[in-house]
Amino acid sequence: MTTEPLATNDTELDEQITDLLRQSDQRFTKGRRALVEALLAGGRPMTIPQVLEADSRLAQSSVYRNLVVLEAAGVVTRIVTNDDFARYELAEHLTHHHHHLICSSCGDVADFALDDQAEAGLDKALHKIAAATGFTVEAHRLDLLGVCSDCD
Amino acid sequence: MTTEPLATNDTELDEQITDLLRQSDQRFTKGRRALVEALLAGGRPMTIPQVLEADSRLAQSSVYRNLVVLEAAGVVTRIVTNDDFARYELAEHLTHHHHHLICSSCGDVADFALDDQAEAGLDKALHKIAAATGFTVEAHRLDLLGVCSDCD
DNA sequence: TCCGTAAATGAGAATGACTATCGCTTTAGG
DNA sequence: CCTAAAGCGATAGTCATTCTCATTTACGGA
Repeated sequence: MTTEPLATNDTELDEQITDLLRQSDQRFTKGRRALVEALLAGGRPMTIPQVLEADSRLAQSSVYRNLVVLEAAGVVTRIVTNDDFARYELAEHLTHHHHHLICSSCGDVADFALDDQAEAGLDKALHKIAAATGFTVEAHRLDLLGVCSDCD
Repeated sequence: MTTEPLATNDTELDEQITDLLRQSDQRFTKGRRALVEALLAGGRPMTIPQVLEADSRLAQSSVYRNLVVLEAAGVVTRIVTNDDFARYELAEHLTHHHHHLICSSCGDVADFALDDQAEAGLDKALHKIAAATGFTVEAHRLDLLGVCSDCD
């Protein structure tokens, strides 16, 4: 495991994550760095088995534990579909706002983004809802459910 | 957030469910009827423990098994949040299209609906996405994430 | 640079939501 | 009323995830 930044041109991301972790009194350790790299390289929400396969140096128990830490710090987001495994990806504020295409057959997840106009319209409608409920709204989540090309 | 059942009286609903089950070679038995009634009475997505508490005559193993059957028949929908329990509610086509307010603290779920215009705009945007992907889109799911008044 | 202390790690055990099993009970339908 | 198939429910099993704890690592002061 290396102590170097995540990627030569990603020092900024590295610093952001270090910062987020520090705010939770946590360190950006080698293991956590390797974990984040695996998620970055994956480019899509990944299950723990997928992470372990992507980087065999990682211990299962540490991955589980560190994903909890990273989620609490706001570095990663946990995605639950209908299959047996939770999936993780970098948090939106470290990447960009997007949504998910979820395959109801195999549980696999891919990302997609709405065009700005649709996103703005959605946001406006949701703010109206928010105002009418006792909920303190933090975020919205929009998923498309269907069958991926592999399963079709 | 209470959403009255659509223009379906109970007899009609009963027949619809009987029909859906028959299409899966299943019967609408007493236990399944009691289960559906509990979900109806709850008026919101319920966990298995909540169902069992609502009707103590129900056996845990039967509730688990019957929810699988009812979901396969399209009578109920399974909702997964971040807490430890799956939740179930009557399928949308037996009630009406709606979305969920999910409390990120306790995992509780309430229903809400978007106004027609916002829903239509969303639908239009999603169809554009669908056309551009290999996914066969079956449905969409929109959740608001936040903190409910109880947890605030 | 060298310590002392506290945090992090990782292998394995424990937890608990959910599923499978299987003998008993109920129901449909002749 | 019979009978065969479907449903039931108590309990055992499964497996993703969490917990435990002895060992290792790393920050910060001297």
